[in-house]
Amino acid sequence: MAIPSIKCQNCGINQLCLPVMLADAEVEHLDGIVQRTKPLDKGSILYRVGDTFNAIYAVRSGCLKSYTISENGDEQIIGFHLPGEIIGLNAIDSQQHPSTAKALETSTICTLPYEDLDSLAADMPGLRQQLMRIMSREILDDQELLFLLNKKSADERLAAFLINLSARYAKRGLANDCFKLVMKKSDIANYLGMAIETISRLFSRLVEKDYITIERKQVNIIDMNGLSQLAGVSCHL
Amino acid sequence: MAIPSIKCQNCGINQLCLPVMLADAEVEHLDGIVQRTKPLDKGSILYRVGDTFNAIYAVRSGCLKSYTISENGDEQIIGFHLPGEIIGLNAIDSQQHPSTAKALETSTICTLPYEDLDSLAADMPGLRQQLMRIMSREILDDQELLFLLNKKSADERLAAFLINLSARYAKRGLANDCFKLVMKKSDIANYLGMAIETISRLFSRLVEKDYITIERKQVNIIDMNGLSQLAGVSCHL
DNA sequence: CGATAGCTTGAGTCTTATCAACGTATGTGG
DNA sequence: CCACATACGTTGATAAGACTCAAGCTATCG
Repeated sequence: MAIPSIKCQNCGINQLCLPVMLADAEVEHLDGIVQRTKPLDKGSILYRVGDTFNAIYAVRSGCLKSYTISENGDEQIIGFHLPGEIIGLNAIDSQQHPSTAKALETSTICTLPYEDLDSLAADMPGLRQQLMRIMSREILDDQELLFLLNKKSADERLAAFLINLSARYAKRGLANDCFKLVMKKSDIANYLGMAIETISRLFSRLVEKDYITIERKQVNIIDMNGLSQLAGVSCHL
Repeated sequence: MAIPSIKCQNCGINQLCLPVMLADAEVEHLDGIVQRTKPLDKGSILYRVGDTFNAIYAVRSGCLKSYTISENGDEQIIGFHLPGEIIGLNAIDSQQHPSTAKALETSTICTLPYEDLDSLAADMPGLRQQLMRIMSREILDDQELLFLLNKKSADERLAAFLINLSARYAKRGLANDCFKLVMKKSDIANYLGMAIETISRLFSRLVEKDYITIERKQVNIIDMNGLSQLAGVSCHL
């Protein structure tokens, strides 16, 4: 079920997505290959570990998490994906999805068939370069996360996580000091490699020290400087 | 100083590198843009954090490490690079190298000027696709490392590290059970997010339990199955 | 041969995980 | 609409794994 009114040309987040470096005519071409389907309900799955790779996906609205599942059954969350972000890139090499992507809330997705995208890339230097930049960025983000997990204490990790979310919301024109955690605390714990109990205690401590307030899942950052400092200033996660 | 006798066409590791999907004539074109300079001595630096991005690099022989440096000065090793691997991909987005690459032993490097590569990619679908696969693979590798650091104990991490090295040597036609650690133990510790002392103790334990022997930097894996099991079988690091 | 960097081993400590119990949402069926 | 079931989150007590500090040992290289 296509939704004709939405096009890359008038999409609010096209400057975070693939069209960044493209001329109007080029965006038109890109738009031509995009498949838009009805929104994904909370909890439903975009692709699963082992699925054949056909396309990469752009998040248009909502939020997804992606995670792998180890042989002993426990899951490792790899990332949370906000509007404008491209997912499925880790499947290009093996042509099979190595991770599962699940909607954390109702989300709309643009499907970009990979073969079509590759053909377009041949003739559109801007698209080719933006693709490369997005992949490069993802490599860098993963490496920064690596650093976070390897070298930072539990407090610092959580602070960095919140600062990172804050920055990403800001980039999307939303408040940077006041947002809703769409993921469960247990997801945060999993992502940051900690026990749920530890996350719970750390949130309590952040509240106690007046860095943030938290009501249900609504987070307010009161002391952005303090929190950034705790996170390690230059850590963009 | 160009070394004329080495060409992509006759390079022993071209099937691990960029030429994988290319026809002979295409490899010729690729070879045309490659810059080969004299070997990098042990300890010398290929690029530094902050350097302007001009090219990506293929390791032809030797071994390099790449690492970032945090504001408080401590370094975080991101990876060790063996022949056939492409490095510098994390700089494409920002056009500045976010990490430093240093030779751990005498190493030869092929420089691939990025603009030239991009132009070639326009006309060579195979090259374009191989580039994407290599980046995709790197994303995946980083994510697997993430999992390792987040969910595995110290023993498991070290075992996984050794199994990973072993597999990579095997892929290059070298023995998978008998190799020299080119990096210092402190580098391994840094990479895996542990203290040097811990790494030292873990090596002792692996030897004691007859998984490996180690003489200077020469490692022999005696019980590959046992070590793999300890590492978590399906963990390719 | 001596200086230095790298590595090993031991003792004590700290951070974070685990276990357990309890509190708080959320949602379903009567 | 309430009561219950279930999932999610909090808090406390205890334990384990890995870090730090300290001392000594072993390569390596000029």
